[in-house]
Amino acid sequence: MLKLYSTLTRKKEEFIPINPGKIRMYVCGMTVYDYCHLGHARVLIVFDMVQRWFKASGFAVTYVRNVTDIEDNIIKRAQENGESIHALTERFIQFMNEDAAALGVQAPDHEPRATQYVEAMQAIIEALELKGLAYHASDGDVNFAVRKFPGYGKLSGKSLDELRAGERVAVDQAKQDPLDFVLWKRAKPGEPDEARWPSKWGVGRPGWHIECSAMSCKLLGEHFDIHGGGADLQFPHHENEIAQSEGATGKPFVNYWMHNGFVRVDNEKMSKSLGNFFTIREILKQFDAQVIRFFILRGHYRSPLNYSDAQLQDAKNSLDRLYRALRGKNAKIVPIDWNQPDAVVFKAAMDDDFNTPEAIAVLFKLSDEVFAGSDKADLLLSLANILGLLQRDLESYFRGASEGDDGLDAVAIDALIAARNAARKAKDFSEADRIRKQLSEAKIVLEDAAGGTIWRRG
RNA sequence: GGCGGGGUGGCAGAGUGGUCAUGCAGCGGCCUGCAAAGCCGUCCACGCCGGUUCGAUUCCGACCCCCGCCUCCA
Repeated sequence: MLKLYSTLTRKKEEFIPINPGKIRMYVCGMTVYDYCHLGHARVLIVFDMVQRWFKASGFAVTYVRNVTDIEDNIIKRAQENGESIHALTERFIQFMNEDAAALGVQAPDHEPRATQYVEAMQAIIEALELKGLAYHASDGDVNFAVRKFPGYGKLSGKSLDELRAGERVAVDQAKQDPLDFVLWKRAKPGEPDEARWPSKWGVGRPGWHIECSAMSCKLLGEHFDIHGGGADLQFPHHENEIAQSEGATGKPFVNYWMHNGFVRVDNEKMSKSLGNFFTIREILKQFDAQVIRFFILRGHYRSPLNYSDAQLQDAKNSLDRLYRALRGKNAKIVPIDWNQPDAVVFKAAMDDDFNTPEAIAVLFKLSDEVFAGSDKADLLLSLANILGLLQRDLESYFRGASEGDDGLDAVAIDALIAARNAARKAKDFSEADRIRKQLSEAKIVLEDAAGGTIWRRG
């Protein structure tokens, strides 16, 4: 029995799919005008892990992760760069996909872009208008009337009166209630043609929240199983999605809401606005993508995760052990016997709200046994594979992608190792140690294993 | 101010009413020409104060501290 924590009820619940054996899930993806940072990596990896586990558990999964390719910041950035919105978003979508692929994130079944669903958004807004939940304000925007939707606040646990919006935000006089949010934004002078669409409310563009209601509904239907995203999206974004979708259809929208915790830097949230972010690409210059994936999965998806160089190095040291266990084993990915005792523990951990730290502990137990000579290497690899770990071949993992950076390429290293082994054979240990020291200064670590000397970057 | 989530050994990080997380780092040893890797041992943690209990890190209450959301943000 798989249990997951629902943000809506604030407790772990047994997962019951709407259609037996099938799962439809939607995750709020990126707004594409900059490189992805480690916080984005976390959503990408966490929900990839979730969908992988559902698949491993025998479900047919339809996974949608959207791309927001029209939004205030995008328009602004394109204008600053003097390029088209399309050129900007295309570029960062490609970067995002490269980063995701490096991190072992499987491509979602659908990756809808907001600009391709403007008609569907308009249809929802019309339905809301018809039900009296939306109004065309005096300034030309179409807003959602938050007071008219009885369930508003049920996800975030906030009540409208508690929110006291006027306290922190300048009240927009055209809104009936300060918390009303925009569904359709009137076009403003100076905005490019790319950022406007005709509509019955005049030329304009969709608000951010309506994008996800439209894309999820179009691709997964009006009522689906799981909706995920970062914890910061809980309010107002997801609250507003519920209001829009349930308001328009009159049906329940999503059964389980899942939110992942933040990545922190110096105990503060990593975010674009604080400017304290590290991009995936930056980190990849120093660490293998598998290390990033391991770093994220070694903590529970809802817990905060503190980022630092030392943490990443610690994660690398730890992951190294798992990789080493596979050395010389020729392990293969095999179908898993879920009655096998280690697999039972692994499954119990994953079924308990995706407890990857416990699942990873099973991996370490298996690596102990593999070192001790058991034949569990295949199981180790196969279980790790479910988490998207141990994906690299040993050589590329240990030797790193940065060959040549320190002036030593594989050929030069092999030559030095050969020279050292010749010295060792001649019992000239001071020469052998000199060569090893030279390599170690270039951050190359040697291991004299039974089958010969192997090296790795330290 | 309102709402929500936390405080676990040197670090990271699970979990539990009473035997063990797990990993990294450190230290001692085995192994090794010496290392590395591996192995063995070691480092006996649960913010603070009360309460419930035969027994609490785990349950209850108070307190202190941290973080997030309430404004774009994964």
